[in-house]
Parts: sequence; C-alpha cells; structure tokens
Amino acid sequence: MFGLADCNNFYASCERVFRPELNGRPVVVLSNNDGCIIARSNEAKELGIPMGAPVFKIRDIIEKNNVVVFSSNYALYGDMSHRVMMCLQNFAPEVEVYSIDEAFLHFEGMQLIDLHEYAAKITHTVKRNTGIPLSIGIAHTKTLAKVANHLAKKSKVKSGAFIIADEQQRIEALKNFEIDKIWGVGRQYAKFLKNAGINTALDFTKCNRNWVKKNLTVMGLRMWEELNGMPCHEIEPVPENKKTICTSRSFGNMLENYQTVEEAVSTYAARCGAKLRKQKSTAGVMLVFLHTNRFREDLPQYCKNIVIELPVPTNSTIELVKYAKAGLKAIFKNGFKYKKAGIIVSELAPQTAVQTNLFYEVDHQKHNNLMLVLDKLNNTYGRDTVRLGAQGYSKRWTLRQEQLSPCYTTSFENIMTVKC
DNA sequence: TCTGGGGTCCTAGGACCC
DNA sequence: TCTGGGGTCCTAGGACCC
Repeated sequence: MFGLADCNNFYASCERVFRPELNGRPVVVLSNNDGCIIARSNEAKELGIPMGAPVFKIRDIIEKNNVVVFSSNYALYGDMSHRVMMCLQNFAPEVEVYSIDEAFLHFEGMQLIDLHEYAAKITHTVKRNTGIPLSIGIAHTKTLAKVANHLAKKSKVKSGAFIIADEQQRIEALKNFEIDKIWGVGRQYAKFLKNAGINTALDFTKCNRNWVKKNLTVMGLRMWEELNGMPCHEIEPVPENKKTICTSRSFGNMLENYQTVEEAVSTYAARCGAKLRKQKSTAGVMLVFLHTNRFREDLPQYCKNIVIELPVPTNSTIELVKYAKAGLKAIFKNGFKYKKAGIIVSELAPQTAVQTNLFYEVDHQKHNNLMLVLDKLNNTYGRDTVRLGAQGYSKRWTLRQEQLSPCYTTSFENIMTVKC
C-alpha cells in the first residue's frame, strides 16, 4: 500500500505554530513581493478567498474580516517541512519527499493489522512533534492514495485519514470524485474530458484504454491504470538530481537602471551556482531573461532572453556571474521599466566528469577550492555573507515582504531568545 | 500602487543519416 | 500517373505538478 501524507494549509499552519493565538482565525500567506494568495487557513477558505488571487483585489475581504496576512517565509517553511519529513521516516521503510508539504509512504513488507489505527497514529504523532496538522490517504497506487488524501481532507474526520483498501471502496471513492481533482488532470484535460461526457474519476476508469492513450498520451494511460488499481508509479526514496535549475524573481519595484538589474542578475547567477554545487553538478548552458511588467499595458513592453553556451561546463559562481553579466549586457535596452529577470542553467553534468578545453585559461581547481570555502561560510553564517562585488550592496531590487514573520527555527538570534 | 517561483515529461515535426 | 524504408537527434510547444 501507498500512503500520501499532505500537510493541511501548510504555510498558514507553519505561521500558526508560533502564533497559537491565531488558531480559529482566518490566516493567509502571500507569494513573493506580497503579490498573490498562496496559502489559506480553513477560516480564510470559508470566507471565499480564492487560491492565487492578487491580494489587492481582495483587500476589502481581508479588512472586513480581520484576516491575518503573512509574507512568505521560506526559511521557516523549509525547516518545518524537514521536521515533518523526519517524523514521517519513522512510519514506513520507504518515504519519498514529493514536495515541501507532501510525502509518499510505501508500506512495503509491513503487516498492517489496522490501517485506520496506524494512519491515525501517524497524523497524531506529526501534530504532536511538529505542531503541523496532516491528512493521509492510503491505497494500492499513488494516484488512488492522492484521491484518498483528498477525501480525508474533505470528510474532515478527526484522524485525518482515508483508506481505499478494496474494490468496493475504490468504486465508492471514485464515483463522486470530480475529474479535475485527479492527479494528472489539469485545466486542459479536464475541459477535454468533460466535453467528452466524462465527469467523474469512475467515468474515466471505464473509458477505452486505447482512446485514453490516443487522447491523453501515455501519461493519461498511467493515470487510467493507477485509478483502476494497477500501480505504474514506483516510490522514489532518493531524489534525482535536477536537469535544469532556475533562479528568478520579480523585483520589489520596477527597475530602469542597468547597474541595479545587473546586481540582481549577478545574485541569481550566484544562487544558481550554489544550487549546482549542492547537487555536485556543472552547467553547460545558461539562459538569461529579462522582461517588463506585462500587467502594465500602459507602459512599453520588452521581453528578451539569450542562450549562452559555456566554453567549459562550470559551477563556479565567478564564472557564472561573468557570463550572466555578458548575457544581460546583450539583451538590456534602456528606456524600459523592468519587473523580472532570471537565470536558467541546463545541460547539467556531474562535476567529476567535466570535459575541459585546451584553450581555456580558467584555473578550475582554484575556483573549486574558493567555492568550497564560500559555501561553508554562507551555510554557517547565512546566505550572501560572502559574495561577489557584482552582486552589490544596494538591495534596491529585493523583494517586498511587509508582513514577514521571524525565522523562529533557523535564525540564530531567535533561537537564543527562545532559549532564554 | 499592488499580479510567484520553481520543476517534469511527452509529442510532433524537421533535419539529418544510411 | 508514378516517387522506399528504415533510423536518430533536436527543438518547440503543450501538458502537467507543487
């Protein structure tokens, strides 16, 4: 059996762990730059606040109902996520961390006498140890476990668990399960399937196999098989290395000045370097992009990217920043108000297998040694403690985060305060 | 005034090979 | 009027996930 453990309203719940007086009150968490709603407590959902809504469009709901608003605090959520995942490791031989707030558990080889009891024990323990409420769905395939998890959340049973163990339960669960809630059915497929008269998960499982493959590709076919109880997706306890890495941000304010954009882009390149080194990869190709604010139809628009082939694959921040700056120089045009820029690195390869270039003069060993020290310092004392001059000091481009909570669990000062 | 930031996989079609 | 039969690799675009 597979279990899917999914934290309830994760970001909002993280904030509440350290502000227990907010229990029972509507809480929302915003995206970067305090732009959109990306997490809601149950009370906020009941007020009809939609997921993804730009916050300025629902300002009146927020004020009228005294909704508590937080900027996103990924240092906090990342650390809380880690605690939840560590706790889940104790309950199954194989655990796959699927996202910041979700994990698949594979109960392979376990003699589970009473699944309900065991699932309830998991949710209870995670809540007790971390403060985070959890729902868990258990079934014979990952896709069915996803369905079960949805039903666990919907039914609001105290244990937070829902189990699809036999054929009758499977049919019962799928009978009223809306097609667009299935894992793997997005907006386009939902529209297509509804047009074809397929409205529930059960309808879908009764479709002709070839028809499914023809119209929804092999992805759809796997979905169909999994919903019919035949596992296609295995558990992946060890995460694969990334094949592309992207660092991009919208700026807190629109930027016109070249120097300022260059500082931002250099910082994104440095961040890509750190991510590459973390998974022991080098990048062979870099893409730099830049664009104006597409929502401001009253302003002139500009959107451009450039692809740079690196002469020798690298993960050195010094080199990556150099190429990022060159790329930016090639695409930057004066006279526009820029809103967002980013770096995407690809053609990733293991850093142990770099094909060098006879005519390239960079001393890679020297760079590697330097990066090792740089990472060590920044991991210990905080991001960008040591950085390239190109990344700047002005911070005129940084995020807007007006409702940021303290990093309760990761900031040195906070931890000391709590202990005292 | 204010609109997020990451990723993956699959397919069709074109260019090229023999 | 008639125009072979295999392949591979690459890319853009479209779908999906959190």
